[in-house]
Formats: sequence, structure tokens, C-alpha cells
Amino acid sequence: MPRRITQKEVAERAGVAQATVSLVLNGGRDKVALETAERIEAAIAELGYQPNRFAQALRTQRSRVIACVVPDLTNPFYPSLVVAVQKVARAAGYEVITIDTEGREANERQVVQAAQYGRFDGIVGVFFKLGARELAPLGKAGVPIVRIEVSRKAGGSLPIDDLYIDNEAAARALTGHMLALGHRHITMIAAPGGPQRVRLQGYLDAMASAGCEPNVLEAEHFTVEGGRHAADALVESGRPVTAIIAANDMMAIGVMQSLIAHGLAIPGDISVAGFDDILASALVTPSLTTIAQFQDRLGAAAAEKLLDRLANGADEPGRAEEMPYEIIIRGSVAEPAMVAK
Amino acid sequence: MPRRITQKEVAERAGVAQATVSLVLNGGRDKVALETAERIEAAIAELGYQPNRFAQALRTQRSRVIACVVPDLTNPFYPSLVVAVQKVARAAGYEVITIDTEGREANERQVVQAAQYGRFDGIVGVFFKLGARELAPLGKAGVPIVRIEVSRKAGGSLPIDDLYIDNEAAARALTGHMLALGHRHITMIAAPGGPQRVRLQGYLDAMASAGCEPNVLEAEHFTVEGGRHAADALVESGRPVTAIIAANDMMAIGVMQSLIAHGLAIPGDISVAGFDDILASALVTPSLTTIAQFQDRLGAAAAEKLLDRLANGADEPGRAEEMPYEIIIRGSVAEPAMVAK
DNA sequence: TTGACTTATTGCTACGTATCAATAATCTAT
DNA sequence: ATAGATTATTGATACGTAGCAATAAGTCAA
Repeated sequence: MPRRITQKEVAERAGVAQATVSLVLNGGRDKVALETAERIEAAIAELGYQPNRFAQALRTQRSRVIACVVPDLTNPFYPSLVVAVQKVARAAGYEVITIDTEGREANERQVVQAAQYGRFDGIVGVFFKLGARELAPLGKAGVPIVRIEVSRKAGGSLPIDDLYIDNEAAARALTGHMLALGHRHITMIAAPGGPQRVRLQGYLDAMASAGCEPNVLEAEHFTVEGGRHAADALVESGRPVTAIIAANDMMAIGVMQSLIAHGLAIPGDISVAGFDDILASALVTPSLTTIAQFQDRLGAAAAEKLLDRLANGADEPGRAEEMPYEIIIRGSVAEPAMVAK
Repeated sequence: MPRRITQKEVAERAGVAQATVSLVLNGGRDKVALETAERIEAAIAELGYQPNRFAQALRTQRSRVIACVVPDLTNPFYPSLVVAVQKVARAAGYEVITIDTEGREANERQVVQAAQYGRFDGIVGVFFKLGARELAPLGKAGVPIVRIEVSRKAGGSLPIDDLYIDNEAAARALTGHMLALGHRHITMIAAPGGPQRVRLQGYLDAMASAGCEPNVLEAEHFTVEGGRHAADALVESGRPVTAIIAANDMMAIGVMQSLIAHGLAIPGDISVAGFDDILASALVTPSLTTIAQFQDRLGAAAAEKLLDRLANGADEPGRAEEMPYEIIIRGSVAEPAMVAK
């Protein structure tokens, strides 16, 4: 088996000491005689030397690996985020380990612990269960974190940066859009954890402002099935409804399936809207009105922020930066068949 | 900053040598006096010792990391595969680095190179551009590979295992299904690389057996846009078509968008089918007839096969194992409006 | 020429672990 | 009681790297 090339072998080839090779690779070549540096670089090229990342990590106590945390990789919202993070991070020489926490607290904790043990230099992603308090030890340990959040959070003095989309405002706007069309009986379908609370709050605010009575249903998961079951229950309850807002598109699609199965027309009988603007939302019939969050830009921005922390130190306190959202109006929302008096 | 615990500290706490701690952790405790082993385990628990993976990797020359290679993480076919791989691998103490190669040869090569430099102990996934020949050096270097393929491949004597779905048969069956319904003008939309060739071959076989003239269009990418553009071109060419088979569901959905935009009814005017059974396929209207490949089982099986290689050595030659597919008949395919004479 | 400096290079060490060879302690058979 | 065998533990080392402290070689002013 062809063993891999080490600095020592490069050094022998170039007729210098291993330390000099290391110097050229790290300190920059301005500390080294030009002629020597060129000889070493030639040897590196000829032998195809590649540094051993494990040795580097052991020596420097920095892994050059970042963790990308998402609650559900099969939710199409996240892969685009992950891909963007990977692209940016890899370009900067970082490896990315993507971790699907399934939205479970235990798994989120595991990531934090692994980072504390030096496996990751930084973390970027979405935490459903852990808040700033649980993340704080990492900040102290010098592991920067960039969270993608659904509302402005106080990062405190720790190097926890947030990119957030004002989901409360988004939910208010979406609900407002429906109210403006004449809907009065709007039900929100939420699910535990994640972006639920703020989206719910925006909905409640908008309903209150309009003097409408809110109605909230909690699904089991942020999945198609979760949405379907919740809508089943809603329809079978006989409660008057002219519009449903689901806390994400996956659930919204489940809601649509349920309504169709019950022989209800969308948006003729009931309007439906979601959040995230995943691919499928544009493809279902009718196409789904939703809130776009531009996952790719979000991921890229998050990764850049993290890389900046990694390069320039994690001393300054965390900053929160707002990212844009946009209501995507499609076919699943229309005026109610008869406006409630 | 709270430094991490090492074996040395555990050893001091337990009143033994570092080597003994290592022995307990690795050789199993049957080489060590029961009382000593218990003392060490207590110390490990009290101090919360976690091994340093970088040091382990440096010492053992094994990284305990596997690479999961996919051509496009935003294609919903792959995340379910990736998640399954991660679950199985993590349970066995392996970390997974997911790499989106974008189906590009350069990126696939990079993975191979990184593995050659010891960064990965094994590779599982889908290679679009690299074949057994390019992967062979890894086999010799003792890095097992489990490929997910679309046809039986001769792995040769190298430890390259294949899990494959007989896509040629699947394409034949799908085309046959349409032929049986009376379609004669069936166009296939393919794209470069990946599963194209075998699916195409199955289609060609079926068409030939039925005495029908095949018609093949090559899209630019395996994406919704690719499918849409190809279908645009097809429709605008005026060629007679009663059915379209796209080489994957993403393209099939693009085809549907194009047909609808051109005012054509599905399946009234033209039937459409795809491959993969991604989530969106069940959600579009009409729902898409397609070939299911059970990505989660596929991923889990692939990971298990790789772990087996890693545990039991990579001496034996590679084996190919067939995995099941299933035609999922939905609403996008029906009898042609008027059967060609 | 000498000493003080600068520049270029290198020896040595530590990071945390696994493992081999060696030692110390205990036991068995005679 | 003693040699030989067995069991339990440990010292020493190397994996490949980065970076400090030290050395060697060259430069310059006096």
C-alpha cells in the first residue's frame, strides 16, 4: 500500500529540515530564502504532499471542521441551506459535518458536547430545543456559533451571532393578507418546538387587531403527516373555517391533502398558506401561498459570519442581523366564498 | 477556558498508568484486573473523559469518518438516503461527511483523493462520473467503497461493493406499462451522466420490442428546469407525442409544468412518468407515476455493508446486491386520447 | 578584527493516543 | 524453596505537525 507523503519526506527531497517545510507552509515564505522556498514548493508539487489534518488538529487544537445543525434534512427547506453552508465553508478550507438532530434535545446536546471536546471549531445552524443558556458554555470555550433564528434574540455578550427572519412580522403579514381578502375564520396549525411560537404570535396579533377570534391546532410534527392529521381533526370537528395557515409548507401540503380527501376545494372552500417556500410548494395544485426565506442566501450569510468569527476571533459580543422574507402569493389563497357577516 | 480531559488525567485519578487506561478502553477489560478496571471506569465517568478523535486517528491511521457522496443534495431523492446512512454510521461510532459533488467529476475526484490521504475510512454513495477504474486505487489502499448504482457492475477483485437497482428493467417495465395502455409515441427525456444510460436502454428495448420508434431528448441537468426546457422544445417541435418518460422525478415535474404552460392536459393529452418517487411526486397534480427505490432502506443497507467491510476487512472481492424497485402508479399516466392506428 | 545584529535554518518538543516490549507480582509444579 | 510459567501493569515510543528556542551564517559599524 502506497503510504502517504509527510513533511519529512518533502524535506528530504528538498534537502532541508522538516521544520523549514512547515515554516514555508505556515509562516509564509517571507521568512524563508526565496530559493529555498521554491525548492520546497517544487518538492511538494512533485510528491503530491497533502497535510495530515489529524496531526494538524492535534497540534493546533483546532479541527478545521464546522458542524451544520439542522432539525430535519428531509424537510426540503434545509438541504438548500446546508449546501450553501458547505460551499462557503469548503472554499475556506473547512470541512462540514451536517447533523440531523431530528429536532431532539438529546441530539442537539450531543453536538454541543462534541464541540466542547474540540471536534468542531464552530457551529452554524438551527437549534430547536437549546437556547442561549445551554449554548453559553461553548461561547466561553471559544467556539463561535451562528444561529438561524425566527426572531431577534439577545445573544448577550457571548460570541453567538444570529441571523434571523422576523417570522412574527411575516406571520402577521400573511394573516393580514388573508384578513384583507375577507377571511374571518382563520385557523393556525402549529407544531411543538422550532419556529412555532413566533409565527403563532404574529398570527394571534393580526387576528386580535382585526377583532377575530383565533383558533390554534397543534400538530404532532412539522411533517406532511402532521399537517394532514391536524386538518383531518379540524374538518371533522365541524368548526367553521375559511382559511388555514400551517407553520410550515410540509404541514400545509398535508393540510391540502386532507382537504382534498374530504372533498373540499382549495381555495374555493378553504384557503391554505404555509411558510418556507420549499420546492414542492410551487408544484402542488393549487400552488401554495407561502413565505419565502431564501435559504441559500441565508446559509451562505451564516457560513460567512462564522468564518469571519473563526478568522478574526470571537471576542466581540454576538450580533443579530435581520434577513429578508417575502410573501409569495400563489393559487392556494383566495377570497372566501361568502364573507362572514 | 476549561481544558479537556485526557487519559493521563484519568490515569492519575485512578492511580494507574496512562497505558492501563488505554488498555481498558481498547483491549477490553479481560486483560485487566477487575478491581483496576472498575476504578478506571469510575474515574472516566467522574471526569467525563471523552477520547480525542484526532489523536486516535493520528495513532491508528484510521479516521472513523466516512464520506457520503451524493450528486445533488437539493434533489429530494438524496436527503433520505443521507439520513439513513448517517443514522446507521453514527450508531457504530462513525462520523459522516456528506459531500455534494454537484455531479461534477472534479469534485468526485477530490473525495477520492481525500480518502487516499486517509481522511475517510470508507465511502458510500453515488458516483456519476467516476467508474471502477478511477476508484480502484482506493480499493488497493484499503478504503472500502459501497456504491449505489443503477445496474449490475463488475466490481472486479477490489473491495468495491455495489447496491444496485435494476434500472434497465425498471425503465422497461415503465415503458411497457405505457405501451400496454396503448401509447405508441413515447418520448424519453434524459440528462447527461448518472442513471441516464441504463434507463434509456430499458426504454429503447421496450420500444423496440413493441415495434415503436423511440425518441430521445437530452436535457441539460437532472433538475426541474432541465425537464421544463426539454419539454418546451419537444412541444414546440410539433412532434407527435402521447407520453413522456423523464429520467427522474425532478425533470418529470418540470415536464408537467411545461405541458400545463402550453395548455396541454395531463394525462388527457400527454401522460408523464418519472423515476425516484420523491416526496413532491405524490403531491403534484396529477400525482406522478414513477419508480420507487426506497431510499431509506437503500441508504441503511449501504451503510451496513460499508461498516461490515470496515469491521471485517476489505480482502474479499466486491459483491453486487440487487435492491427492489416498484412501479408506483398514480394519476399522471392514462390511456392515450386516441390510439395511434 | 571584534562585537552586536540580522537573516536563514534547524533541533527539539508536545499535542493525546495505541501498542509493544519489559517489568513486577503472583502462582504452579516439583 | 526454587525455577518456570502466568497474570497485571507500565515505560517508552511513534503517529505528523507547528512553533519555540537555538544555532549557524552573513552583515555592518566601529
